[in-house]
Amino acid sequence: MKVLCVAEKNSISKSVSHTLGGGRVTTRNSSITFVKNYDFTFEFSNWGRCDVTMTCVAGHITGVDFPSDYRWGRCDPGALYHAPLQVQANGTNAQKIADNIKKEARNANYLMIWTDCDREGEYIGWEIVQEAAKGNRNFTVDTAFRAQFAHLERNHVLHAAHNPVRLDKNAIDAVRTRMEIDLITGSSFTRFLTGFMKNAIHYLKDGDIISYGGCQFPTLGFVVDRYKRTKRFVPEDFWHIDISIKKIGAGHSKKTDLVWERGRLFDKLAVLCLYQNCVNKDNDRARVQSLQTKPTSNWAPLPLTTVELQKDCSRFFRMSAKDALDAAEKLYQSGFVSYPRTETDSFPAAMDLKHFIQKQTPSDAWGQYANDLINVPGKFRQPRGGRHDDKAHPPIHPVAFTANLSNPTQAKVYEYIVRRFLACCSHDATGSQTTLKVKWGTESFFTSGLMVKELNYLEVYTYRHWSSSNREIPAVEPGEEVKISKAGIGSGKTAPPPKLTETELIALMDRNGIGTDATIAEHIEKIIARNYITKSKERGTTVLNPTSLGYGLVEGFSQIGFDSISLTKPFLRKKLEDKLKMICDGSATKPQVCQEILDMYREAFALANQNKRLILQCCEDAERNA
DNA sequence: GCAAGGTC
Repeated sequence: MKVLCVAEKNSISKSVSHTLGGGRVTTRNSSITFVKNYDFTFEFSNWGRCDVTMTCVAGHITGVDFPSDYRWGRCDPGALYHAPLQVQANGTNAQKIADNIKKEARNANYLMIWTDCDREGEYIGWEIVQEAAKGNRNFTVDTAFRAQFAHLERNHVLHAAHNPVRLDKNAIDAVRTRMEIDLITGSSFTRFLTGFMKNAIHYLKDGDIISYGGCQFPTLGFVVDRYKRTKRFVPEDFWHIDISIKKIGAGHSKKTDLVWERGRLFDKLAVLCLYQNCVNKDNDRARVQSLQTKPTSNWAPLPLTTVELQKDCSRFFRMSAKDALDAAEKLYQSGFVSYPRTETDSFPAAMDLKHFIQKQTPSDAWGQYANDLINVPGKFRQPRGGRHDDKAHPPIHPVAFTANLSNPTQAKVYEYIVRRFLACCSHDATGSQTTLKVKWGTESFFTSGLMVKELNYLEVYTYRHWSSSNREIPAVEPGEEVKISKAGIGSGKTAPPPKLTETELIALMDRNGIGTDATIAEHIEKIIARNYITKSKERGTTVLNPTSLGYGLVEGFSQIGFDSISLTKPFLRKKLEDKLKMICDGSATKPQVCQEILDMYREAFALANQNKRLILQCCEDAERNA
């Protein structure tokens, strides 16, 4: 018997082949350099010993598109809402990959899909079945087997090979629904906007595109939203009572500044009254309410996800999300780190983490730490686990050591991935927090100091700082009277919200379900390329601002006042995502969801058509006010 | 020429 296995990418195909083939694997090249065909034998519990060929795709093979009658310029953009759709290969490479599957399927008895175990993976599995069926009519979605695996640990992979299931048709439908909705809505609005705006706005050049996308617009919306809050901000005056105390009878002991428990008030008269009350009641004496020392800790980080990697590289190294992901991708292809696109923030219990720590011991910089982690009893700690699991990839971790990365960006990202990994296998930092609370008149004041005891993970995770405060807290007893050495009323103004950073934007997109780990960086780059936002350095930090075009579009779309949806807010994408989940669990169908979502868009499209003048006006106003 | 999602 012969089995054809197909994975989503070569790295999986290679790894699974070597696990199943027990080291006896022969490699054949295909017409695409990064797609190999691996031949070996394996004893399946269902089929006995079989000849196996394992190959791969490189993500999706096909995409949906409109037939030629509906290409740009050949029809009214509104006609796209009832256009037929066709499936076609994503270019010549995809066609070669498809042909390879067709050829390898010809004399196979069984087809086993080894794509990632997520929604897109189910759909890619369906695409693979379509290609295999062209070479072998026995293969259908109902006869294809599906290996279920979440990582590449040997026993887990063997279990997956022995216990295949079927492809999940609901998940396949859900992905197809997303594809069709994104294509129709994106293309209709993009053609519409580009069509009427390109001649009406003077700074647009021939070939400029005013695009709409279900992820692009909410991303732009976040940037505009923060910009508006910053612009509109009116500072407010506030006041607070400040006091300093001294232990009585301690000679030249230092004074200790305390913070008012109420923080600050926006009513000057009220603060004056409270202050006067205190002076009248207690004059220059206050009483210690409590002095407490509690153990505290600073938590080691969770295992690393893509979004965290991008946020941290942006924060620590001022790297763009795209540069960080590109560097991680290169490191992965070079075999230094694990797969860099993952949402999973806990390691599988069976994974041998010390094996990967061991690999880092040759390093001059962190080798000693890695060595201690393995050899000093009690140093290693099984990492805490987060609540995210994409069921497809483990957290990002180093798999091999290198000290020779000539590319500085890759070197930084590699070092970060290693330090983060060693840190999450370490104990939390510990310390103690002392808090002093004092009552003066009717008001309470406090201060606290930190004493760091053990750095633990912070020794290797040099990006985070946590140190003992040099504030001195006097040795006083509860109930003890202390002297007020200074008292007064301080004032200040509230500060505007800070400009949006890329780190914050990534976090907003992640929290609101805009894009995925692999695409968040692309959406940001896309709206920069479209001239909707700019990235600029202000006082040492990189911040994001809308252009007048981006601002005008968001303003125009929000002034149109769509009934049920806002195209510049994240809720519509969230709604689509919820509906896709319903398709997956069987509580909705593809036709229902397409109809419901596309009806909303059709309505929005009609309204936008009636309000071209308004959109242009908003863009002009934005330019004038810039 | 348009989207978003995979991956190289």
